[in-house]
Amino acid sequence: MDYQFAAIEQKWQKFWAENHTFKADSSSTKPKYYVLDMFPYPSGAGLHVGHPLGYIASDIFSRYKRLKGFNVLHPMGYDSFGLPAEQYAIQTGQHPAITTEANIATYRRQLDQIGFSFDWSREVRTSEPGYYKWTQWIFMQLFNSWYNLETDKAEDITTLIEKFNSAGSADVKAVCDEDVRSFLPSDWATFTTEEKQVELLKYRLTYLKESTVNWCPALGTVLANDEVKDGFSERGGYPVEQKKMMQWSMRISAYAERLLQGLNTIDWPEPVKEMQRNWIGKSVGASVKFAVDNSQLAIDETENSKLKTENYIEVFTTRVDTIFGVSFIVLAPEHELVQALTTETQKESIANYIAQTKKKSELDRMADTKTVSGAFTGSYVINPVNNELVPIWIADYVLAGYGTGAVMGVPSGDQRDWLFAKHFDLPIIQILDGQKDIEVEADPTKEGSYINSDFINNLGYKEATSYLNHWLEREGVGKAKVNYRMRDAIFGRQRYWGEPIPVYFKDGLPYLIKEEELPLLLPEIDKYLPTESGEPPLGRATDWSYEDQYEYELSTMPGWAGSSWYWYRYMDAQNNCDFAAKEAIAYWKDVDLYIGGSEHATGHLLYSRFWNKFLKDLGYVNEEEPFKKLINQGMIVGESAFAHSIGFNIGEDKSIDFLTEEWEAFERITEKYRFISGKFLSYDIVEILLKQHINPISEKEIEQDKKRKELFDFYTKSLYEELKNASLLDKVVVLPFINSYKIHVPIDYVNSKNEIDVLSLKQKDPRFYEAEFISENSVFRCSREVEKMSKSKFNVVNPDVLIENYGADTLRMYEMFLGPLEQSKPWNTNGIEGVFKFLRKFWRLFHNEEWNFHVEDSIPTKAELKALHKIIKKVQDDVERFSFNTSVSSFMIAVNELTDLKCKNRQVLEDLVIVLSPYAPHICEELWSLLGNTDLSNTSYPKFNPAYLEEAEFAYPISINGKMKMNLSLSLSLDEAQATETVLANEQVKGYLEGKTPKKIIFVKGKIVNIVV
RNA sequence: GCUCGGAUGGUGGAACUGGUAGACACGCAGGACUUAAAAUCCUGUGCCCUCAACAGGCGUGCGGGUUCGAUUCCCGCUCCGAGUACCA
Repeated sequence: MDYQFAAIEQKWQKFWAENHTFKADSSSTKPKYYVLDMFPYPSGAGLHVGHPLGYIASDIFSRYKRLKGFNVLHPMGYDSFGLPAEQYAIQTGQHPAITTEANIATYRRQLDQIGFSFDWSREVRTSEPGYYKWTQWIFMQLFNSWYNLETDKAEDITTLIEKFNSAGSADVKAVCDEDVRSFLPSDWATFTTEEKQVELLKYRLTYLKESTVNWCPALGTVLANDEVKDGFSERGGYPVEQKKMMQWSMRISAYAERLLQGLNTIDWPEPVKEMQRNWIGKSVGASVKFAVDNSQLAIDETENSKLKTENYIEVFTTRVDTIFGVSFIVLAPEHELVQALTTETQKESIANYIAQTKKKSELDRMADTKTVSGAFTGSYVINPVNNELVPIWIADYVLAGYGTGAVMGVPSGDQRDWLFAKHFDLPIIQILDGQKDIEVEADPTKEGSYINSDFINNLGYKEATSYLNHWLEREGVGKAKVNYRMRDAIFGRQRYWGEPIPVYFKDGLPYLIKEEELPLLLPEIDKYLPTESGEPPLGRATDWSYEDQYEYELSTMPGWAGSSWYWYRYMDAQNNCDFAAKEAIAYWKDVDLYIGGSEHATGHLLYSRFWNKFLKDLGYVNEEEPFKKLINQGMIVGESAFAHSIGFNIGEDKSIDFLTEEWEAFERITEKYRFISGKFLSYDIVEILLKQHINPISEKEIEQDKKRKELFDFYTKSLYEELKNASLLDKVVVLPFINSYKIHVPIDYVNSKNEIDVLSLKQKDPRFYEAEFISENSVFRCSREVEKMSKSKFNVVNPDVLIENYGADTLRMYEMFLGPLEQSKPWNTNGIEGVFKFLRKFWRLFHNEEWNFHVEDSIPTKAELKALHKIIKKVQDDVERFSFNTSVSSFMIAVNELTDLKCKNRQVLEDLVIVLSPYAPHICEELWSLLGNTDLSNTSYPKFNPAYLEEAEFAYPISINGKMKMNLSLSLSLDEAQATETVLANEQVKGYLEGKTPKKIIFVKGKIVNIVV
């Protein structure tokens, strides 16, 4: 029988499901291998051809590892909490759980028909109570933990309480809020329960913090940063304002250093690691306190309590060695001391400046990095190293959120400071003899020795830095300090479709519910909108309170909560007593291979590492890093198609006055022809119209311009007629440019030659019912552009159609054949025929002319064994380095070779089936069973024997001066002297040498002969 | 601006440690089979010169360098993509 892919694929998918072929065993003696895909959010649109790319790669890898004797865990699940389902619920009133369920069903159907070897018995869904119970449980562990800097790990909060009991706050070295209190053990004993809770909250790894959110009053909701564009909501365009709210935060900053160091131990793509490094943003430097000079300042006794107790400005610098070059201090306009530091005379200019910066949107502030702006407060600090007075300025180039929100200005060494100093005429002090041209720009060099720097004069960079750090610390005015850019992560969302936070409030303080009360179920509500008073949707739930009296936390967890630990749940997905059993975690340990998109580089992948480290600190898991190896699959982008329409511009002759009716006619015609709607031009015409040569030189260009002129005249004919009828012809000029407009055309109506099936399009797409399509010959062309696949761009390719036409095995191989896994590429089906033909050819190897199954039990020939072992080696090399596209080509070569050899040998073909089976599992299972075998998935990968590839001779390329001229077959047993002798004796070689004597002969055994003359 | 990728025929791509550039596939052209079409099979296919063959020249974004030999290594640039953004 011919290759009946549909029947074969259904048969084996059913077989795998019924026999639980891919169920992973958590107590095997085989070595484990954990292959994980980033689980999808089940969107309503279903899978498009881009989604399975990574899944196919990981599936090939899993199946290959299984053949290589590993116990493979390869699970799949759904990240099923999320915004789109909630948005849909708001629009339709449909409960998100119902749409989510339906979407998951579609995903599952689509995934199943591609033939993945997932162990579905371990499926997880983050929105299932049985799953989010454990997400809530982890939240509780975080709430009950603090970060001890002495042990450098998280500990149970009870160890902190013990320290408070025995020694007060003095001994505690913790990552905590800035406003923690200092107290003695005796004080702690007198604290009320509430006071104790308030204090402990400042240490907990998840805690309440006042944060600003994007509040949109019109939508009555909080928006994420990417839902806000230029101060307006992306949806609807309503104004968005900054609102302060108490929000749950995660003290991820406690793990900054470990998250940074851990990157050196994992095999991840360098760009992802680099992004995480930047995100963490470690800088090593010093913090320095500059005492405020009070003599200039009339301190208001009532207002400036902070300035009274801490009479200094603290700055962070990475170049403490330049401290003698400080000629000003700059505070962020939002700095808390700005008001107190402003002298009477400067009040107005400071107020103006702050008002001005507030007006500037975030975007302006980022884009506008060239203009220097700032204002002088009128007061001064004293530089601790030389007691000189230094003016205090404010400027918006200093960010309130980084470091201390204050910098020391060293114009000779920092270009931004230099620009600031030049602009406001502040001194530029040279501090290193190595600095050059500091009148032209700053020179940040560290070379040379210090000058103008008192006690560090003549020292070099390293000595000076270390000396100053010690000096500052001894004087009590500063110390060496490491600063991180990474901020604590906000953990609350004012949304419905997420995990409820297992917290209730008593007297305004948060308390955890009891562990045995988990899961805290998501309550039913009438509408998925905020309450009238602006509370999150959970505020609508009725009869929803803790012990019938305490209000629950109303925000839910963010999207990343459920995905920050899911790989552990797969290890033991059905467990009701633990998030996963200790034994399962001990066996599976960590993820050996993780495949997913690079868009999760700093979100999911950073939070997951954080939670993993935390769980390890508490002893629940064993590995410091969760994902040993990471691969980013490239995006498959779509090729959008566009139909073009055009328009013309008319210019008026300014010297002539129009009559009123002429004006009206002019405006009417202008409007009509500016964009000719409903008329589309084939792209080949548009192309000619758009290309005009300013200075046509070549004959070709002149010819093109002539053609363009003809077309232009033709299409402006009716325009001229209308102008003539309105007697406007002499008073206006038709500009020789055309306006080009384009509109997305669904790619289903476009063939590979970019021709649009106009008839079908006009019938099926309402946007084109009335449209007119103009082309020179009966073909209408569109233009193409590569864009992200999305419904709105009409460029989505659904795998269902391809599977129907070619089968899953072809789809799997074709997606791999497209190119390297990590590269992003546009989707087109141009080559899919070739892959399908290959599978048919492969099928035919096992069949005779009449399509009857036929193999022979003969002794394989040398050539057959060579072809086989070449592919055995190639595939194992390729798969181990994730180069899946190259093995597809090699399979084609192997099948071509064996076809040419008329190979019908059972032994050879059997091994070939095993080697191909990770790529095209259905056809291989079928042939495997036709060969009389069972259990292909648990057989072994054939052993490579290099002996079959050994050759006695090699056709050496002979090059002269590095240029390849000819091939010469030589025995591989020849040594250099023998080989060169034979080569030089060859008549053809002599011909190339033209009697010249070779200067030198390069001979590389098995590679090349190069003759230098 | 900074960081990280990338650039090879008409197209997707191959060449793994510096050793025959363009494997494999698509497309295209020609041919066989067929009343015809589809399907299938065969042949050719980087560009240029040449009627053609032989031979030759040019060719991996551009300009240089190292080397017997460079798509591969080094220096300088152009363009495209991604990330990031005044980080003190």
